[in-house]
Amino acid sequence: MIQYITDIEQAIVAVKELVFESEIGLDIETTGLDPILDKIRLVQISTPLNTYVIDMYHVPLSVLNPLLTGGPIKVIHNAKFDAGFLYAASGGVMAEPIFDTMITDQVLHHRGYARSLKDLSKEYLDIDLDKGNQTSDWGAEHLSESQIQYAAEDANVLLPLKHILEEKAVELQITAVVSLENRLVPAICWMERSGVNLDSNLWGELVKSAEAKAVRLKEELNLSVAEHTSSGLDLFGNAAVSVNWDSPTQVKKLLSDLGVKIENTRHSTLEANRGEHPVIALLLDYRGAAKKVSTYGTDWEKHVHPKSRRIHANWVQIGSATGRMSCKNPNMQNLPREAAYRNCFRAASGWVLIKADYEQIELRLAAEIAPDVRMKKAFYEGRDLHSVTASYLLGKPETEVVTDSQRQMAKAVNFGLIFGMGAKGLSSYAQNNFRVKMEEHEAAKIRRRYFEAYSGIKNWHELQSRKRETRTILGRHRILEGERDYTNKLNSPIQGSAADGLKLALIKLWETRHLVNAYPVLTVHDEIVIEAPKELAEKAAEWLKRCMEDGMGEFLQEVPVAVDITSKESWG
DNA sequence: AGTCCGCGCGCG
DNA sequence: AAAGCGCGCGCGGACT
Repeated sequence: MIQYITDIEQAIVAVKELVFESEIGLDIETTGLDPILDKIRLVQISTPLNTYVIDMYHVPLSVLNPLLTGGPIKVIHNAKFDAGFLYAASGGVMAEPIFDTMITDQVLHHRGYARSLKDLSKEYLDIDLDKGNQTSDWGAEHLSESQIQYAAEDANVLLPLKHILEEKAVELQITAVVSLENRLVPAICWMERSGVNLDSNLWGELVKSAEAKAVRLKEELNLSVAEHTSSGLDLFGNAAVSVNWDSPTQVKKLLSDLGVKIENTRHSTLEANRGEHPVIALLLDYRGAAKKVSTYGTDWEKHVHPKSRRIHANWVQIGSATGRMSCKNPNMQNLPREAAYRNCFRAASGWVLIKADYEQIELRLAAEIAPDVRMKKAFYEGRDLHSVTASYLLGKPETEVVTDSQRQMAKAVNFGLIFGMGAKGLSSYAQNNFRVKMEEHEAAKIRRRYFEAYSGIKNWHELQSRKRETRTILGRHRILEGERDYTNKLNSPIQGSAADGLKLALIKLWETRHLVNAYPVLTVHDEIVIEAPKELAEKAAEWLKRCMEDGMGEFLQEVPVAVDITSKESWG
């Protein structure tokens, strides 16, 4: 039975009954997608027998408080949206606990994308939801019969869906991951609502200098080409070159005309041919500046919210097939590492940003998961794994000091070989990422020595290659059946376990937030940044460190978790 | 005008 | 025997 509630007395009666339910379906309709600017029009709540459609233009949100925090489990599809709206509109009341049908389905099918409520209803319940009213005018004074009907139908499928998803989770032995992801939703709402402050003046300076640099380098490129071709200079003394330097197709063609035939124009290829023509070095410089201008240019600032004046990025809780999060509009996870860029992200005045990251977390996880006794030993003795690896590869005693370049070489080896890189790949990887020259036969030799030193890793590779499904330590799965998926079979459980640990850290922050007046503002795979009042900086740093150690610590038992932490007014 | 894809590159 | 992995975004170019 559908009950359309348009006054406060009816709402209070409904809430009094609903608090005794163990779980309720919950959905909202809003006038738009922005929780800061837009309004909640309807809150639909379903039980096995009834559906309440509450008109929030006539009922104050606080009436629902007894239902939101504590009380029944809120079953929601894409709960970040609904809980985020309720959180913003109520000034800090979080819907909790949550069972998110979208996130749960994603854990089950383990791909990096989410599915709609319509798709789930069709597949699991054989119900065709009519989404015709989804984008109708929810701000209208009088809602139509079909709008109310639509709103109710959406809420009605949630409880049946939950039960089916839960059964499947048990069958797949994946309930721990489902529980982790559902507990995480409030923390993500919290972080997204917090946002982060951008110093637009500093950013503007960076944009200006990148733009000037790009213009200058483009001129130099054109001049350089003019010198080396018959095109020469035009009547005005300008280079008569009409190549678009942002077009790989045109650049490749031009270089070919200049006698440099290359497969592609990516950085490593150009770098390898740097000596072939003076234009190549200029092009590499231009590419650097052009990237700054295009991806980190003036458009980027448009993400500052007009009302909060902060950046509220869109955090995608399961953003990859391994279980990592992703981030968009804007992507806070691929900002240049240069201090100049990261310093643009500043705490509010009187506050600080505290940045903490896990040290070599994937290697630590690999050591434990494989397991590899020698690698584990290096970690629990607190030694530097890259130096240890260098010693083994060079046949030196562990106590002897290795040079910096030897350590660089070993770093490339550790990162590459653990995840199944071949000799050819290792040699170019070392060159491109660590500026270490390594011939292919040399790489092959290093590879052999590496697996002699770390036989646990070698055995683990063989074990993984025979699997058709990988699991993180918590149990997050990914189906990888092909021979071609070899390297994914190595990477997924490691990358995924690191993601699980970081997610648990975020959960712990949320669930112990009463300890410190602070909140997370961003996270980058092995790093969490929080904002805290300056006078609480030390306390907040300890809190963050503890949550991160405890979170990852549930998965890393035999190898210590190391968290590096710094506190400044900016992120840099 | 809008849509889609490959390339290239920023980050972990 | 051989095989690094995971994202989002801006651009050019081809297509409708």
